[in-house]
Amino acid sequence: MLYAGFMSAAPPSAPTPPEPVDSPQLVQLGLDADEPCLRADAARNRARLLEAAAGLVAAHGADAVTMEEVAAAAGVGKGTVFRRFGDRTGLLMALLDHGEKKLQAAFLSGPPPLGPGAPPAERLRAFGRAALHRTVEDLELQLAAQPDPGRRFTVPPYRVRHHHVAMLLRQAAPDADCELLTHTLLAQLDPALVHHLIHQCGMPRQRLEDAWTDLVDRVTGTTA
Amino acid sequence: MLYAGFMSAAPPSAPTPPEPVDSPQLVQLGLDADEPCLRADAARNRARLLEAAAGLVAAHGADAVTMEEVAAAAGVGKGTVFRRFGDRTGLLMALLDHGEKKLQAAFLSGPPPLGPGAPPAERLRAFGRAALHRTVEDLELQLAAQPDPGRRFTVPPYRVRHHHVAMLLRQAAPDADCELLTHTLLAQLDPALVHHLIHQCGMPRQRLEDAWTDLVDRVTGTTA
DNA sequence: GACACAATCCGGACCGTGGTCCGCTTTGCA
DNA sequence: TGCAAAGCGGACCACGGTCCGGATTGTGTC
Repeated sequence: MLYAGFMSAAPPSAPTPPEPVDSPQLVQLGLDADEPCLRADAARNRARLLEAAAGLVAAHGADAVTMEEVAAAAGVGKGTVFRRFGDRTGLLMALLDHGEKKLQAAFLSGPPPLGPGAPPAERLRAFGRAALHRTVEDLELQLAAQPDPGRRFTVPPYRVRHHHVAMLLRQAAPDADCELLTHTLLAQLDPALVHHLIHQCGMPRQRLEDAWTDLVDRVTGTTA
Repeated sequence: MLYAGFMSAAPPSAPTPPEPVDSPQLVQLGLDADEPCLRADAARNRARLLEAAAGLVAAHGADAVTMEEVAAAAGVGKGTVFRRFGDRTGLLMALLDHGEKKLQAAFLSGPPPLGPGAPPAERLRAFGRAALHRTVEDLELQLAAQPDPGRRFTVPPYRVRHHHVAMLLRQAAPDADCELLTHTLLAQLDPALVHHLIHQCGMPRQRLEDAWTDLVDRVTGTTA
């Protein structure tokens, strides 16, 4: 089963490797195994780093954790962290990979209404609920892992979500500019917004879910 | 006439000054003159800094400009920059202040359909066009000025836009959760998204405008 | 198996930049 | 003219990110 992890195979890797294509659509989205035959020591260090990072984040909060601390806690040099994960965002995203994979599996090939089998508007509603749930469960980390504004929409997880929602939207609202409308829908699930609404405005999560449902209804013209 | 500049009176100012209230609604939104009786030297340095910053940004691009460079070009110490503008984002936002003020004036008290007098759905459509236009005209700076994810929704210009759109939406779509729906609409005008669509996906600006119009139609149930 | 060699990876010294701090100067008011 | 408040500025710090000489790994050869 193919997933879209947070990492590309090798972050600062060779400039345009041959890139063997299987399923063009999926490969283009960045869907690939996320540990492409690493050398033994590299793999070991990668694991150590993830473990150390997870521990530190759990202990002191995501944005109180320093790259140098992580390296030290893993018994590894600072350079190793950056070679493996590219940058701070990359490391944090790697920490979120598991959860994201699970969500992807659920809406790509899980049971309805999230997975295939239910009508598109229904799947859209389910997608919002699931994504929201996932976002809330480790909001803080998700916030800290946000890439700089220029790359928000280029990062694999976002592209996968976009691809999926756009597909559903094309069925549920054929006369709309689905490419664009999808960005708008996804904006309501943006970790930064969710954090703002819940932790700064004190909204209950249920209200966000209701708003999503309502938004889907309005946009597709359907009603649950 | 009252505006909501990018800066609060004094960024890292006293912890909760008395804050004299006039029009609670507006003050709460951060609407106030943006140069609150600065001392002579301070005002002079502020002006110098803005001028220097504008020059450097125009010359070398927004994100190639260093705070130290700006300070040097203004013939001023680094500390002065930060005291006056809080942080890098603050300085960049100050550079955008003029344009933002003009937009605010236009939709708060300008002629219809942007200003008061036109039906709400119409004003919404006009707002999108105007905001999009403004965003595009110095996208790069707008991108560089984006605050960190946690504050995107707390910054005065966003709050003013939100307040305005929410008000229109309450009239045009009374049965919706306007508070939330507004965030969703505004997301389509987000500089980061606009930049992505135009410069990375190569979409023409017209398409963004059309999408906004369509979105307003769907959300309010009206048609132009 | 032993060996040699190339590709890969390691790690910590190093750099640039955003942001802070505090002793000194300027300002404006009485 | 004196004096408090406001402002100034550059030394200083922390942290993200880079770089390159040296160590590890794995593979082809005998």
